[in-house]
Amino acid sequence: MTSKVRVRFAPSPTGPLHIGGLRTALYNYLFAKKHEGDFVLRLEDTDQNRFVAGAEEYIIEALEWAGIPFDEGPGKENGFGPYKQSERKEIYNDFVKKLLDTGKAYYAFDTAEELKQIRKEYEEKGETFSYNWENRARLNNSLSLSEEEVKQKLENEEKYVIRFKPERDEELVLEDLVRGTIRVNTDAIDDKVLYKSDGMPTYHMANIIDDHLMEITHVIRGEEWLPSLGLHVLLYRAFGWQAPKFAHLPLILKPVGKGKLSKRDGDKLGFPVFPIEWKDPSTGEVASGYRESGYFPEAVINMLALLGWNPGEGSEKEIFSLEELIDAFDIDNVSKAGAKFSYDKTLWFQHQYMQKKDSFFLAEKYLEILSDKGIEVSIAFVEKVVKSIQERANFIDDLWDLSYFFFQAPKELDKKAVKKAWKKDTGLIITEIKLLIEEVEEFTQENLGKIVRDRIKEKEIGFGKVMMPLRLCLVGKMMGPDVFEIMELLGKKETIDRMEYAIKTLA
RNA sequence: GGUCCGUUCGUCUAGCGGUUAGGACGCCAGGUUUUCAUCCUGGUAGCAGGGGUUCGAUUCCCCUACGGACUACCA
Repeated sequence: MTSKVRVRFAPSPTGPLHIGGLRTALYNYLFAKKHEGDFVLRLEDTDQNRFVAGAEEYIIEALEWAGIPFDEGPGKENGFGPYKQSERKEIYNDFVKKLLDTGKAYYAFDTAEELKQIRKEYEEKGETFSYNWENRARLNNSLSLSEEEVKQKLENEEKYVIRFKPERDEELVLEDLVRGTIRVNTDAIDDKVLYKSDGMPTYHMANIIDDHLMEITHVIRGEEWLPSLGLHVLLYRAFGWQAPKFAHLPLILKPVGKGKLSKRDGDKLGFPVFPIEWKDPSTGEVASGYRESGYFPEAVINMLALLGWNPGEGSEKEIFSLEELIDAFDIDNVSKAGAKFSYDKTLWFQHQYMQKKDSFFLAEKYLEILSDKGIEVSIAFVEKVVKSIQERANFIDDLWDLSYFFFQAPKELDKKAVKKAWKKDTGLIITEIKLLIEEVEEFTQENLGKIVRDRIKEKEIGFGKVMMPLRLCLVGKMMGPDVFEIMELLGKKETIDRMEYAIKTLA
């Protein structure tokens, strides 16, 4: 009996989607999949003035990168299309007429300039103008004008908008899946424009009609829409339709300071706020994206999922695959308060996912980077290198910085390291160790370690006096994995060469 | 200003009348690594304030404070 769950993500293609939008999409996706429903993408492009080239493609690409593609939407028709509101213009006409006929909406001829002037006057008096039950009789509309006058104006093809006329002084009891019961008086709802003078519906209008026609069962959207919930419910009622269930998600706030995270915060604060890079078509400005910064989509999704939601039941699990998220997702566990975005935590998630990556997979990626640098090595060797340093990496791009010395001998020996590790007698000590190493048959980490350690103990030299210089010879500075592991991977000849080079240079 | 929403460590959060208020990130300390990083262990730190209700409030109600959203012929 219960109808199939259908949710929609309905962004306005006026620019790139930021991570707040991506999270809204994610929660919709999780909810849909959890209930074996459909995830619909609808583009709300009713404002022709705000068209931004490439924004539509960006949104689709971002969802795909994030691994949460829509089931239905532009290019994936399923009988409910078209999915771009600009292509649905005709559909809305009939519905507005219906509202007009039943007296639930009316024509208003006030120009934008006139209203702007009135607002200004009110503001000067310290008041706020609202086009509503209090004022509409005094304004220029089909409620204040005579039938004749209205007819005349329409015949003269005067510009007009169509406004909604909310019911008077009624206490609306609204239900929100995350916030519970919300009460608003209809008198607080103003006469919102439903139809603009350019013949396009406004968001409020198109949204309700499309959600109904597309059989959307749950509207999961950002908290910024909460104030219009009353209006929307009234609209459903005016049409005689059953309203879907609503869930208003908390906002994502700036990591520092006040207010919601904005598109400009990212590069100002040194981290991306967009899933994928965005190049502004008019200014040419480039805003960085998580994808280009080397983040794994799973990490970003995991981070976003936990920003405003938790698995509940006292669970302390933090790492979730998409499947696990679907399984655990429950709209009841979405938090009410806005959440400040944390870049540190995002990095931590990325690190966790980096550790989970298969070393062969990473080796393949790393091989490409090496190849670009003109370094030709076997995948087997690269995999060994990756295994030795993977745990310290956050990104694939970190691999080189952490392991370049496996592929090229140090060009110069770090001054500070030399000062710390290379004393007067070090040359002699290292020469002795070199001689010892040259005799090693099985050149393995284990063997080398045992032999060198035994010698150190035997001669009572002190570990620091051997280990640090050895590292300096092999790496060029004080970093990297275990010295003997490096030796094994480098092989006997390269190890000896590097030792001789250092001895010669620092003599 | 008006309407609506919110408020547990610095941050993300668990808690749904009785808990030593739990976890994670960050930070600090110790350990491992005789290197750097990772990692491990430990520590630091919180119920915004005031009234009720109750035998008992972080938890329920009210007020205040603070924060947020909205207040367009933008979504």
